[in-house]
Amino acid sequence: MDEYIKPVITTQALRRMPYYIQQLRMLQNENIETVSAPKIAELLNLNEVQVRKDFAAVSSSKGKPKAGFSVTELITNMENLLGYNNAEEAVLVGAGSLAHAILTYEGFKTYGLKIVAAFDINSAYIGTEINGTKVISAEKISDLCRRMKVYIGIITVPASQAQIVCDQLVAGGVLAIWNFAPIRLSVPDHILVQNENLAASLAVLSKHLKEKMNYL
Amino acid sequence: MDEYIKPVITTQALRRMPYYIQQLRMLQNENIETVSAPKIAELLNLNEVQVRKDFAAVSSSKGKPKAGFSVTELITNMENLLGYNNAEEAVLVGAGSLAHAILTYEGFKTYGLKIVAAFDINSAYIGTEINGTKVISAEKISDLCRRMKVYIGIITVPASQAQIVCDQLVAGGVLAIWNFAPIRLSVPDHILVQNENLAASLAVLSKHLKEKMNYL
DNA sequence: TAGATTGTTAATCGATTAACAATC
DNA sequence: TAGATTGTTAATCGATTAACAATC
Repeated sequence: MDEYIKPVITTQALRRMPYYIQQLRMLQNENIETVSAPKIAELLNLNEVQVRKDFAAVSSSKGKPKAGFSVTELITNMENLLGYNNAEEAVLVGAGSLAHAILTYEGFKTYGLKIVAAFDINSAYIGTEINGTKVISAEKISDLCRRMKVYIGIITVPASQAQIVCDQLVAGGVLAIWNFAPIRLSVPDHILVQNENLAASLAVLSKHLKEKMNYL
Repeated sequence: MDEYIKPVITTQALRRMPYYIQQLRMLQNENIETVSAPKIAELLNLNEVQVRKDFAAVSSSKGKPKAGFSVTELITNMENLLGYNNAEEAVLVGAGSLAHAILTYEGFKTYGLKIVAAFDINSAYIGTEINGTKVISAEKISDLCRRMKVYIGIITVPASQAQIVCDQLVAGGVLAIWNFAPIRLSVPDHILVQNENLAASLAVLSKHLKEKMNYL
């Protein structure tokens, strides 16, 4: 008997999912019921085989030759995969301007992320609220994460503080860290770190630009 | 006669450069003059061959067996490569909270980026200043970019506005776009788009977390 | 039936890692 | 000299793209 082999969803495929969801929702609003991989590929400037493989990996039913895939089914499958429907709780450390931007951004709710507390060491911030989220003393990071069973930590402190904060989050039982500080964190093997390094992106941008300028 | 072949610096190597610079500066502050690739690899949790290749690709002189590379020379080489010393001018479109965070972040100056103007369509913002940067009517995007010879555009508007803004920037002669909106932009071939999509990163984060939770 | 589209295997590409000789 | 480290070639890995038969 052939066993059902769950298709592997690669990291890069996962990163494309939010784009698919967004595009599929637009089609859904136009009351379009089915869509083909080549059509989505064209709309998002992606390769059609890539889209087909991504859809095959997440779709609960097969695509139909000539017709394509069910729009609503794809949306449901992808949203379930990413947990858009049952939000995961997270804490944020560092109440600076980037934290403000993150806490003010309503989009995270639809992406399945609920920030339940913010921490800072600056006593001027402690006790205040940012868009409805309380700012708490950073001393309480480990304790609060453990008590509230929070498994996601967001780091928006300066580079010099990031490793300290990271250690506190890990001590509190956090399993996944979203790191906006421009350093590479040391963590135990079982902890996932997702780096969001603006300096890295900027490096790619300015190098490419420099090369282009040479032709002008 | 052998011709000198400029080593190719890959995109991923480029993204590691800011981490190297940061680490090397720390060593410089401790008055350490030379450093080996394995040492840097250990400090940054990277593979030692990878670091050696990255250093070989950017260093103006060869590393010395047993000793390693000159710290100050590596810093100079990398900073020149990324243009940290002669800042490139950029404009930012969308004066929301993310724009605030970007404009308030002093780090960009050291990364070689100088934001000379911000645009918005909301007349309540127009004429105000954010951390010393004037907010201008979005109607003037193309015109101002062309007159000021600005080649980098930063997009922080909502998804629904991003393509429109992108077209205006391209019309104004912008060659590189840093896109914070969660959509894939359509641009001519010669324009570079660097996407900074929080939803994509979050997708990776929550999927991995979900898998980990299954073992608890 | 003809043709658009799927699903899948093979080829290619880019990046990382392993292996090892050369050198100070 | 011995050993740490470099530089480089080969192997591996992950992801993308090309090719093509199967299907509605």
